[in-house]
Amino acid sequence: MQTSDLLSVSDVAARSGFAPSALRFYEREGLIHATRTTGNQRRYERGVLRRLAFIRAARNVGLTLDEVAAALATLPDSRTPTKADWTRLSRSWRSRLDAQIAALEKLRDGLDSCIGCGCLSLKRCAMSNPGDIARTDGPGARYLPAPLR
Amino acid sequence: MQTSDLLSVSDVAARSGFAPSALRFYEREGLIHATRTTGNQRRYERGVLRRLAFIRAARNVGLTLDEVAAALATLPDSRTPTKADWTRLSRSWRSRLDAQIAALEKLRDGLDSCIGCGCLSLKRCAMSNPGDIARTDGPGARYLPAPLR
DNA sequence: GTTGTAGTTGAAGTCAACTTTAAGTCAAGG
DNA sequence: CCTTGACTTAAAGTTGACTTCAACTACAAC
Repeated sequence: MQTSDLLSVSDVAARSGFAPSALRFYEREGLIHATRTTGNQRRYERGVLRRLAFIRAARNVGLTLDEVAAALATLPDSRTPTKADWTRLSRSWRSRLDAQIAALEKLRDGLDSCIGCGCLSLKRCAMSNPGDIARTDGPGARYLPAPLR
Repeated sequence: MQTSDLLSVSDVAARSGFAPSALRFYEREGLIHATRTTGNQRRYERGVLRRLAFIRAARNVGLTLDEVAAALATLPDSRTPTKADWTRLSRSWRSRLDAQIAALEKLRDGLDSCIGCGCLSLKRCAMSNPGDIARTDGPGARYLPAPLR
């Protein structure tokens, strides 16, 4: 396991819940960092666990890895990030969630007014054409993620 | 445009909002059907528009194309589907939306209790580890779709 | 009859976020 | 020293829902 205070890949995988392949991927993408042993194996500082917690939370809220990377890039590299640093990064998530909830409620309410009619008109039906929701993206836009279907 | 009462690909594309390539894709997948002219061009009956409206609505609610195909397969092929047929198909969508909304509210409430602390503990933080929400899928699960970020 | 737009096909490409594979190297216990 | 399990890499594969491409054909207008 743990020789000094540095963590191996499997340590971090076990503690963070991310697969080792994901950790390597995140490193390639510049989201996390690792030093190496003389034999070229990765060793992580404990701070990486908080970084990974941030990544997981951000992904849960719907950020892409690019966005996560951009957020992490605003952390100071001269000192260890403080709680205030992490709080600053996550402060904008609430409005994101509120917007998402509102969009889904709108869709649900559209369904309520639609389910009895069977209309499914492409022009009028709120389910087929939820106006301000649907037009935010091109064809085939999905408004629900696979895990919650 | 429209020679008889049959619709060309571009007609259907314009009226449904789906790209011609999507229409061809849906036909390959068995979700819609088209007859052919003597010159092998597709001609659609008007009923395809309602089918496409259903597809779009189902996608908005989060169904995969496989699920949509399964739903459409329960429609009678001997007669034109009635409003009741369509209503039956879409009746289960509400609980799906309710579940999704509840999950997001839970995530938001977790954020509310978390944003002031900056903890981001992998074990305790509700944002990193939203229990019954997150464990519904493997690594990297996303709970928000790209269009609404 | 010519032109130009619309349509045809199969195959390959796209995107995100990883995972898997293959072929090999390192570390620790016995 | 030897074995075994953990680790390394680059490259390719996965998934879903399409889009794009290349090369070709059809149809309507003039």
